[in-house]
Amino acid sequence: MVTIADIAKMAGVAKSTVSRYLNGGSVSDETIRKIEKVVQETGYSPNKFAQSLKAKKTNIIGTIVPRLDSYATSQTLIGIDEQLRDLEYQLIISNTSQSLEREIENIYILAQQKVAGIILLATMVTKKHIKALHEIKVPILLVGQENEEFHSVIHNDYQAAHSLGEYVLSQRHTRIAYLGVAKEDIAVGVKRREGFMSAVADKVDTEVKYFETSFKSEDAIHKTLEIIEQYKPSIIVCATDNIALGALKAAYMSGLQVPEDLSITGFGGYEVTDLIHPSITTAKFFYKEAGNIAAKNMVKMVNKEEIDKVTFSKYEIIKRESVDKRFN
Amino acid sequence: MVTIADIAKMAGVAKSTVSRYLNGGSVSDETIRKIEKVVQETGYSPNKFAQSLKAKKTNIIGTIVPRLDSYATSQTLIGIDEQLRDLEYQLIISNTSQSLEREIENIYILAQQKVAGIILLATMVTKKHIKALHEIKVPILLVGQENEEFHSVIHNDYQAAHSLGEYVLSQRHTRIAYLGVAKEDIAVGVKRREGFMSAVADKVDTEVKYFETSFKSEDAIHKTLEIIEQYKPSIIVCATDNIALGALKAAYMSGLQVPEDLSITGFGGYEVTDLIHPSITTAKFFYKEAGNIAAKNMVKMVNKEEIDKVTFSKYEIIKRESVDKRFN
DNA sequence: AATTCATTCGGAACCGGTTCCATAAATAGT
DNA sequence: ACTATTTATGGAACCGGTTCCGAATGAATT
Repeated sequence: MVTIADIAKMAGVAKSTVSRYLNGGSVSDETIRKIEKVVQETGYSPNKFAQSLKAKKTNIIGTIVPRLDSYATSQTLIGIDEQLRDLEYQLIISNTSQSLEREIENIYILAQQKVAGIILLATMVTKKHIKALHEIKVPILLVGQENEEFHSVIHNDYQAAHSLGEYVLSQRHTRIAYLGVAKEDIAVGVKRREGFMSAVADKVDTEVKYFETSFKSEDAIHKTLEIIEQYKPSIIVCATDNIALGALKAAYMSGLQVPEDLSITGFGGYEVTDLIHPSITTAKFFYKEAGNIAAKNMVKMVNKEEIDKVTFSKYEIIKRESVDKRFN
Repeated sequence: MVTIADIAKMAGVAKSTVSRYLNGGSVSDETIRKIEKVVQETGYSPNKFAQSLKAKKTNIIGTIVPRLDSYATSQTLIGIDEQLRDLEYQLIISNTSQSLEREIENIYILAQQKVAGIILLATMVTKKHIKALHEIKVPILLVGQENEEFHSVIHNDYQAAHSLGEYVLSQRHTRIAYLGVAKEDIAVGVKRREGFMSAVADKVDTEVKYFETSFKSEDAIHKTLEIIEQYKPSIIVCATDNIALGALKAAYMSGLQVPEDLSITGFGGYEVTDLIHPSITTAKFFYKEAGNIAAKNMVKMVNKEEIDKVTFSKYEIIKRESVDKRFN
């Protein structure tokens, strides 16, 4: 590999002069020409390690994701990647396969690699997280979950769920099942539920019952079969599109027509919800845009600019075939 | 940040001794104790850049992917990640958003970052690729596409398609539409088609017609509508599950029942194909396992061990609801 | 002509590790 | 007891950059 010293020798100048040429110091036109020529010929490119060693930092942003095989994750990553590229930063992705332990571990690993900042697609923020994130002296940005100690970009789960609740009411559903997930996940488990409940609770002639499942469609199928059997709702509001997909499958398995016999809604706006039949009504989140924002904010933080503690990304209620209007 | 020199001073020994302690040279029990203590107290961890600068290499494997939002990509990445972690290598993912240009660009960027090896989830291998991959002196492994110049892990597209063809015949379909993609993609566009054709062509009383679309479900919907209108097949064999999803949607839009009026098959084994109704018959590829293999092979290459030029990953024909047996 | 100032450049130190080499001390061999 | 080996350690060089400092040159100012 050709080094700066080689270039210097070949051009008949000192290392420092070459470095100045590369980084824009004062160099005479003639020397510029000489060095330029040699650089061209050799295809020289500086050693990143030597640079980082001296500079004590990199232009790499680390992003920690709980899983790779999720629509939300992919879209967010695409958004981050897109934007970081524009800002001339490099993205490195670190997958934790849903292990909180590994999440902590990866925080330290990234810090050790001297990334300029860390974006964490969080599912929950534990005390260990807080400790780790404070210990390393690296800018942190949470995506998807809010925490008072850190900056974050979050989806407006509460508002979206509230809007969805209003829509469900407008379709005259009066026997509602809400199929959510555990409260450890504040955004999905708590905010969505609360937002939805804030819209539908205490309405006259309206009954809402809460059920709980996991993020797996498989579990959602079984739970939905139970719900249909025991509660016979006119609509099932699911906390994610994957759960909605499971609910839809369960409806078929029970011989129910969607939406005639049972309406179903989801959260997320996964592409597939529009591709299947019936297409699913859902609260769409703009994950890619959220990724864009996250990347921009992160770079601002790296450059020590001020940013809002919390930035909300947009959402939209997409009305499709899986919800019917009732006239009873 | 605490450096090896700090540790040395605090322990009252030389830098070289600390380095030897860390990397296993000969150090007396007493000095070990002294250094150990200081390392514990300070929480020292070596500077990666300084190490890499000296070693002129890293333990990072770069993986270039055409897109993040695909089942095949995610699963493969999960497989690679899983395995590399076990082998104590670090994975960095580089997304090209389906731009071939960026693919080339990223090859150079990764090389510049001195990754130990590059895994390329290829869609097509152009001359520019070959040039770039030869220029950088880094071990290369292709996944998903075969090329005589490089090592690769590929899905057995031809065989899988052949098996699927046999299955389709066994269900007595005699008017078959094959909906493929352009031949630039050797694996998906050519191998699958050839494999399928090898099973069904020249059968008496069997007609097969080839149609072409893109990887987008949206395009598949339109193409399928045409096919239904013009060709009226009893089955549409789609080159990917996404295309099959589009075909399914088009069937509904045309008022056809699947599988009663029209059967549909896909390729891939995406999770969602089992989750929807009707579930889709598909040639499932084991992407995660392929990722595992790729990671293992890559590490072997890095260590200059011999590996097979081409490794095939497994497949399985999964028979589900979307294909009906004909009795006419 | 003498002084000042800006421009250009080389030399050396530094970033934080690893490794080679020489030396000293400890152990073994006869 | 004396030489031959090991083992333990420190010093220095090196990896490939950046940056500080001071010297040389030449133009501008008086």
